[in-house]
Amino acid sequence: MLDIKFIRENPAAVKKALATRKADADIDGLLALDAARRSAITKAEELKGERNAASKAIGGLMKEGKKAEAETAKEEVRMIGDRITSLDEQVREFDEKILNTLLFIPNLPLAGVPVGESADDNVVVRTWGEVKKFDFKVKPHWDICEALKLVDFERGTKITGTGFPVYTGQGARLQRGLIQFMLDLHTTEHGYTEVEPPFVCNADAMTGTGQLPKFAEDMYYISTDELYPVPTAEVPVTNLYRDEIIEEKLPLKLTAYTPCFRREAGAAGRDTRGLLRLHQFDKVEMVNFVKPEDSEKQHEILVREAEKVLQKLGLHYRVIELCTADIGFSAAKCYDIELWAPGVEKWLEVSSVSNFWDYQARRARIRCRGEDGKPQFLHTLNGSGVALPRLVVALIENNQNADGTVTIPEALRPYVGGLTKLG
RNA sequence: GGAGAGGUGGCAGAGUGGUUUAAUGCGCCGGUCUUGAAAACCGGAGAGCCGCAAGGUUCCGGGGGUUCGAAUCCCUCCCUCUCCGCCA
Repeated sequence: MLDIKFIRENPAAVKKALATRKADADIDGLLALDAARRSAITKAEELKGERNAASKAIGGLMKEGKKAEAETAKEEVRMIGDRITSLDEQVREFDEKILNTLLFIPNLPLAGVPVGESADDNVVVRTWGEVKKFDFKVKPHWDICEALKLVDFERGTKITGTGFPVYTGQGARLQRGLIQFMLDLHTTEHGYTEVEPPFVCNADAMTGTGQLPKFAEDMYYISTDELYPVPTAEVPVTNLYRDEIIEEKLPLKLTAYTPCFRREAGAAGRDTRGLLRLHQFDKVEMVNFVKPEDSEKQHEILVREAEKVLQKLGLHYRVIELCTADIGFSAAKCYDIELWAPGVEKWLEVSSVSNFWDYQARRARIRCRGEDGKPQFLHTLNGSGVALPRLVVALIENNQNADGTVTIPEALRPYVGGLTKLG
């Protein structure tokens, strides 16, 4: 959520920044509501002051036994009370309208984020490793998964539907090993504290990080209990500190594994084959709570922490900086990390590393203390570290051998019981 | 799921209609004293909103109601604890 005070003081800059990310918002209407709200508050508070004084006086009259005078005063104060009720109601309505507008306005891109019209204008920041050469015809991962019985796509549709793969045998072992490998890396080398959060969240949590209200159709929803299966660990982990002033030392770095549930509304029919786009997938996420002045520096560190996973696995990747048109709703700046998958011949996004500035913190009311000891909204960052299915795709496709087996990277072997090859 | 108890400041814990502008204790910060520390003593200290400011206003789990006035009375929802039942 943007700061209404900032919008009030910089309306032109806000409009301009929103335009670069193709967002339309009625800023003038919002500011009119804001002015009306403040005017109503001022009047209401003035009257409340009068009422408080008068009520105190009535108390005095009652004690002195001046009943008649007290009754007269009561009648007068009752009328003040009616006006207050009416003004409070107005304030409540203005508050609601303003909040409902603000909740639908995306974050502003940071200065320096490339201005663009579409994903085509994203910028490659750096590349690590190189495209692997094969002296045989490479297969797409779905063929390998089927041949080695790593995933049972057919039976998955029987018990749930498409997009809910069933990992079997070495495939299941690989999932489990990768999760543990990544959590261990972040906790032992990057200073993270591991968290295992609930896999369903309430609407307040979903609103705090920005999934609701705008993206409700992308979420699964359990109506009987009013809970949402998490689309990312970002939601439960960030909301751990909702409505708090964090007194502990920052940055506070948390990592969590969760399955992620996404309806992928609007993406129906795209990437239906294999493991490229799923309704349920596993992911290890990193969440940072940082002091406002540190967020840009920490953002750079966070990307490197995600990259480390891929480096250890020896996978060729590139880091992309998203342009203003492609950046996520709540983000002020975002890097994507993409792995090269030779079987499907595509760059696959396995991590999205975002700086949310104070946007989520304001929505979720997460604060820290400034130099002066005063509470202030902190900054939140998060990044996938990393998402499993596409990592598995790249790993399998890159490490496939002519004989149909798949070599397991050295670093991962301890996590899959010493297995050196799939198949 | 059933029965009961309870939700007050960082924590503990008073307060059942009007100097509560929320007592008191612990913890915390500053000071005096001390070679230094502890103890003792003195002082300070919550959050939001409106306002250039002075200042005002709201907040005792959430929401609603009664009243001139609500932490306090009423309704409702949520949560926690204890016991019972069921269960991985």
